[in-house]
Amino acid sequence: MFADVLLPLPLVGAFTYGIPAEMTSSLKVGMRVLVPFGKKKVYTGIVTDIREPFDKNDTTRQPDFVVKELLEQLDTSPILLPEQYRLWQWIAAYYLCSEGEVMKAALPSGLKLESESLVTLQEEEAWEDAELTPGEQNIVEILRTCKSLSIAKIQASTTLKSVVPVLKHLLELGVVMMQEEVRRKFVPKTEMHVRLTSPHFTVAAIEEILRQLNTKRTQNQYHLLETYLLLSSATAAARLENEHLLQEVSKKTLLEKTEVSDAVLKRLTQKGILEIYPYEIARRRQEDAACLPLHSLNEAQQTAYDSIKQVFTQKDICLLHGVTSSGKTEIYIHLIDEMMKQGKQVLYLLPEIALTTQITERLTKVFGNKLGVYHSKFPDAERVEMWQKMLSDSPYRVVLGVRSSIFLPYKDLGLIIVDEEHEATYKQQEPAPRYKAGDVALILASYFKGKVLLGSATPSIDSYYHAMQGNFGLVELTQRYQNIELPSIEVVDIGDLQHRRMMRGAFSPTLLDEMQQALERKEQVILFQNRRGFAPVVECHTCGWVPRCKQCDVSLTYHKERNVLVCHYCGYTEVLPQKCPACEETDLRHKGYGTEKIEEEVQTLFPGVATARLDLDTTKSRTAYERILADFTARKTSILIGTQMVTKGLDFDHVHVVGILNADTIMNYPDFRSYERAYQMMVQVAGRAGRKGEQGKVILQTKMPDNPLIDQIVTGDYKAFYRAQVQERELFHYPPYYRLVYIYIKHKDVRTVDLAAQRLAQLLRQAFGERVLGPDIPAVSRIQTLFIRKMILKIEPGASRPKIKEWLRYTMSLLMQDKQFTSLVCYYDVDPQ
DNA sequence: AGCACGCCGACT
DNA sequence: GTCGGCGTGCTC
Repeated sequence: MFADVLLPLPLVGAFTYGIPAEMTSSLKVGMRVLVPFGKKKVYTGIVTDIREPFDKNDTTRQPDFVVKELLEQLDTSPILLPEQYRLWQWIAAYYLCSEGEVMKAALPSGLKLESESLVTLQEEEAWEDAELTPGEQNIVEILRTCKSLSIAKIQASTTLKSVVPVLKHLLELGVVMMQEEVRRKFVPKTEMHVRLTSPHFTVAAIEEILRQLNTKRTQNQYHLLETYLLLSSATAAARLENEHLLQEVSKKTLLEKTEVSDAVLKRLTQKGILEIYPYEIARRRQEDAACLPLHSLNEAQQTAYDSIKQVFTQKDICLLHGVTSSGKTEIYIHLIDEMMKQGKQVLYLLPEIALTTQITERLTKVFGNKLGVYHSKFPDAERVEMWQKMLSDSPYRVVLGVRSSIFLPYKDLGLIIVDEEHEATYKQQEPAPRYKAGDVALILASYFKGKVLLGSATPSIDSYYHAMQGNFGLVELTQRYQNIELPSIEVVDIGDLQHRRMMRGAFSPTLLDEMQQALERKEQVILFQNRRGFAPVVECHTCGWVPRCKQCDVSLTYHKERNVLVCHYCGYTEVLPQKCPACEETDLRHKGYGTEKIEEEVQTLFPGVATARLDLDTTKSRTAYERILADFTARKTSILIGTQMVTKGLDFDHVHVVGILNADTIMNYPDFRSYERAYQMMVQVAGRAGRKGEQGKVILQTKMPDNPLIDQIVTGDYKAFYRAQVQERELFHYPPYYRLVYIYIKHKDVRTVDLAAQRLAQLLRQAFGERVLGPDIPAVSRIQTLFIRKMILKIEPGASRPKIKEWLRYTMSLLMQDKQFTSLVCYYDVDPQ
């Protein structure tokens, strides 16, 4: 028999290996195996099929390669369930990547063993007369201190440029030996536990032992055994002949309870009554705390809850549109509880940054040890344990997790909640698979005939569109929890103020005034500055005009090297005009203000006031993020300056003023989704202002006060915003009407990429005609030494996906036939964010 | 992805 | 004349 093995590599298809005799009966599909690959590598693969070699009667179908044998079977039961593998296949097909890449993303690295070359010194006698160069001597010295070292470690401890050729020579001389070794990264944490040498001791036998121990000399032993029996309920188990009644007893607790030295326990083990054994424990201990009862829902929440359940009788997917602070989480908790009563599992997805201790604690209180939390910042060993727990007989019933938790081995998923459904972080950008967790969730749920609930205060245009089309059910929750008023939003025209020279840096007098007042009242302030406006935008300093693409209606991006304006969608290019076409002034400037600069200005404007910055730079670690928030909550800091991070579902009690420093940088992001993102961000950040019994204040600074989007934000009119957006999307053929695939090509030579891009665009147009846009230079036009070009494929509704995939593959192969393009790298981004 | 093989320029 | 650069192709 032969096994098809999937490897965590960006290669299409599985590899076939022979199954050694000792594995034939035990090896199953879904188990991990160790396989030799290439000349020296050893990888962890997953068995996807066990089958007859090839058609014996058909000589044309014999393998044209030498089949190697599996090295080792790593599991005794499958770690990949059929539904999970089916999902991998779907992702690979839909997002145009290899199944191996999906495997790489799905499995925690502790489950993916990889070999490493270890260098060991040979016996000295074998090479004493070899003449060594100083560099070689150096390596020998290093190896004398440690028996064996990886190549990487040797490289790190020398000053040599490349250690590999030196090692190669040493190998030839017989000085060193090299071998491939597989590290077992994951070592389960254990604790010493105590048990009877045989669980089948009869009650009578136990009583007999106790009687013998009941002497003055052995009273400590008697006491210890008695305590053990009590803790483990061993006598009860023996009486009922039921091993499952046995409770685990740790050595530590037993000795603590008994208050005797471990010599006593040792004596009992020597007598062959008790034994000590290592017991695997989960690193993250779940509180066994009694689960608290659910909070009852208020009227609005109850209505929403009932509506969702009503929707689920007819539809599998429901969108919950609930304003900020409307208490969506409690509704989720009630739905989860309901599902659990039906014996089904629930996955609760949250975007990375929103998965805070606040929400974890709330859910732990209700679901106790039935809840598992899966976060990418957890140590890998914990993620491996989580995986194994999900495979066990008692898997977590509720998983609270980030994007990648869709890959866990669920057995019966009844409901997936995608909270903050509109969040861009649900989409994986780099590396492949570039999947969108929300969309994958819909597929995953369908395998279990489960339901999906999408929740957001600012739903994505795509989801709302599906709700409008009737594909999803829609439930709206318009009332804020505890009737907290929505903040009042004041729009400040900073273009006009700049004209009149009334701005102080990035601050309008209105904002400064509100900040001053808030600080005097000992309240806190949040300042929002989206630093993501990385791509330089050109703007007329006089009238605020920003160049936009006539075709795509996105702002054009300035490329310094060529002094041109480029549309990142269709590739439209124009020379930077000398004067503003709107007002004829010549003061065209590049715009860019980061959080760092804002903080600096705040410190000069408000000397002595404690500030904190919350952005990607200041929150490299999970603890840093939580510390900054904790300090702000404890009011150690008064002004919090941040990027979109401050918009994520956090409620502070003392924030009265929120300042949006420049709405335009958000709105002018060169992307068809810029207005959607701007609306979401600003509505979310505005929601941070205000508290019980008091209306918050938001100062929104912009140069486009008349832009309809501003009005939609001020009035919170989601429907108006939605109507305007879909109209535009339909007109310009963007999602949700058309689906997009970005095609990227990379090469180290600029001329070659440009030529290849031209050629590819031409070939694509032969197949797809007007659906192809580009080629175009992406915002990040170069990664390390590789130049990148981008093309867009717009796919109309109803087009056959497999057919398009086929065509793409064919077109690529056609291009690759040209010798000069052989080292061209191509990758796809399906449904880009 | 990694790794080996193989073909052309800067050194002994 | 050799060492070493990285371009090309393969991995069951």
